[in-house]
Amino acid sequence: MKFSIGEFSKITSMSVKTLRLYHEKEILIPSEVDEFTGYRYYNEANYDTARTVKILKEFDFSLAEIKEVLDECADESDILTQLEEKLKTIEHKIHHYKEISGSIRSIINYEKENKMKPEENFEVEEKEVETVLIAGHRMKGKYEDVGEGFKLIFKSMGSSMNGKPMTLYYDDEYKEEGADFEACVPVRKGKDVEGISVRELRGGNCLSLIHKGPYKNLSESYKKIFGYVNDKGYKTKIPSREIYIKGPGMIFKGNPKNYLTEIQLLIDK
Amino acid sequence: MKFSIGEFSKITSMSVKTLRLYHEKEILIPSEVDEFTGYRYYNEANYDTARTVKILKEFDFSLAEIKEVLDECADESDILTQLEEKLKTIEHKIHHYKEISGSIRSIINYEKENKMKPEENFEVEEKEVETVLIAGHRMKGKYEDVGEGFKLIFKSMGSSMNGKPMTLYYDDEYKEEGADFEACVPVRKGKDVEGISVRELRGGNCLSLIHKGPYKNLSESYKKIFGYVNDKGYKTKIPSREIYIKGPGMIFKGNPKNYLTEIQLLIDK
DNA sequence: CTTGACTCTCCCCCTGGGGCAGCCCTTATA
DNA sequence: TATAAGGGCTGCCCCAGGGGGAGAGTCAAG
Repeated sequence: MKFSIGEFSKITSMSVKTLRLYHEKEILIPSEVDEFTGYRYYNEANYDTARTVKILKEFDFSLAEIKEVLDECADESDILTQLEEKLKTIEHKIHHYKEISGSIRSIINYEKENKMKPEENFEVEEKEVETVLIAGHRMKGKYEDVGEGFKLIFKSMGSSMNGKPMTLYYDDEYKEEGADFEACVPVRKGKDVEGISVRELRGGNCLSLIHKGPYKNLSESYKKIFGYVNDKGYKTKIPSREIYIKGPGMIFKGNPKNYLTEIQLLIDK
Repeated sequence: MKFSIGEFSKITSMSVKTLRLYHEKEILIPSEVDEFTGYRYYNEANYDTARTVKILKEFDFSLAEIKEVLDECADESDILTQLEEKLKTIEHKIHHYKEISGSIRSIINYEKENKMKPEENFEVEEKEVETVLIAGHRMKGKYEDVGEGFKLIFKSMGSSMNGKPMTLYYDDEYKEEGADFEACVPVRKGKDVEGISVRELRGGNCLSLIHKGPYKNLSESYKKIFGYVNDKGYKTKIPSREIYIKGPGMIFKGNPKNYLTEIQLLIDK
C-alpha cells in the first residue's frame, strides 16, 4: 500500500506543503521517492510517524526537537526526559502568562473605576472623607522618588488595589530634600510585608481642591488652598494628602495638561 | 537633549537592531533623522513611547498591534478594549498550555509506573488478583474498535488513571462481529459520566498468562491457557480479561514484537 | 589630521509554514 | 492510443521579530 503525497495529506490532515517541509527536514521521509520524477510515496510506517509528529507538535515540540526525538527514541519510555523538560517549559509559560493576565486585569479594573468619575471641580470644597484601608510605603528623600514607592506597592498589592494612589506628606513645610512622605494605595485586604504597612487611614472633615495640569504647577493650587485655610482660620492635620485621580498611566504617560490631582487637608472644625 | 541610536539603545535597553526595525515599522520614529547621513536621533518623547512599546510587548502585543495602539491611543482609557481582547487571548493560551501540561503529566506518570515492572513470564500461572476501582465503557461490535473506548476513558479520566488499561470480554466464545466487551482502566476515583461506568471490579483466584508479541497472535496464548483450564478441570468466570502491560504508546506505536499482554481468567476453585 | 568608535544600508539566517508560477507526470476517458 | 484534467515537482517571495555581518560613511577626541 502506498500513497501519493495528496492522498497522504488527506489521511494525516497535514498540508502537502507541510509534508514536503518535513521531508526536507528529514522528519518524515517518504518510504519511496521516484528517482526520475521526484514523486513522493508514503506507507503505513510513515503514517505512524506522522501520528507521532502531530502529537509532539501538539505538545509544543519544535521541528528540531521532534527530529531529535524521532532519531533517538523508538518507544515511549525513551522520551521521558524530553517530556519532563517540555513539561517544565510549558509550566514556565503558564506562569508567565498568568503574570501577564494579572497585570492586564489590574490595569483594566483600575481604568474602569476611573471612567466612572468625570468630576471636575477647581474650587476649594469642604467635604467628608471616609476611613479606608491602605497599603503604604514610607520614604525619606525627594518627592520625585515617590514613584519607586508606588512600584513596590503595585507589585505586592496589585490585585487587591481599591482606589487611586495617593501620597501622604508628613512635613510641616515644603522640603526639597529629606522630605518625609508615604506612597499609599487603598486596598481591599492585605498584610504587612517588607517595607509596606497595611492599616486604616482615618477619614473626617477636609478641604479638597482639584488641581488640573502637570505636577510642577501644584504649588499654585497649594497656595490657593492654604489661602482658604488662612481666610477661614482652620487648623489642618498632618499628614496632608495628594490623590492622583488621573496621572501618568501604567502604559501611556498621557498628557500632563490633563492630569488631575486632588489635594486634601484634614481639618479640626 | 538628543541621543544617538547607541545611547538610546542603552537607555531603553533595546538593541540597536530593534530600534532600527521599530523605525522602519513606524512604531518608534526618531525625533530627528539627519537628511544627509541618515543618522537617527532620539529625544525624551521617544523615551516615553519606548516605555509604552516595551510594556505592550511584555503584554504579548505584536508589533502590528502596538503600532495600532500607538496610532489610535494617547491615554490609558483608550486601549481598554484592546487590553480586554488581549486578556482573552492570554487566557486561551493559559488554558491551552494547561491542557498540554495535563496530557504530558499523565503520560509521564503512566510510563514511570510501567518502568518498575520488568516481569516476563510466559507460562500459565495461578495467582490472586485484587479488587480494583475501574472506569469502563461497554461496547458491542468488533474487538478492534476497543481503541475508541479507551480514548473516551482517557479523555474524561486522564488524570486519575491508576493502572494499565484492560478489556473485559463478556462472550462465551470468539465473535468476529457483535462481540460484547468493555474497555476499562483502573482509577483512583471518579464518577459515572456519559457512557462511562465507574465501579469495583472484583478480584479472586485466577489463571494468568503473559503474551508477548502482536495482538494478532493472541489466539496462540488463548489456546495455551484454555488447554491448561481443560487439563485441570477448572471452571472459568465471565468476563475474561486482557491487560495491556505494554502496547502501542500514546506517542509511539512501538514495536509489536515487544508488546506484553496478560490474559486473566478468574476461576472457581 | 588621524584614528577608533559609531552608524548607515543591504543581505542572509532562524521557525513553520502559505501562496504562486511554470513545468512535468499520472490516470481516466474517448 | 491520444488527450485533457488534475496532481506533483522545484523554486521563489512572504509573514514576525529580530540576530549577524559586510562594506562604506561619520563623528569626536587627541
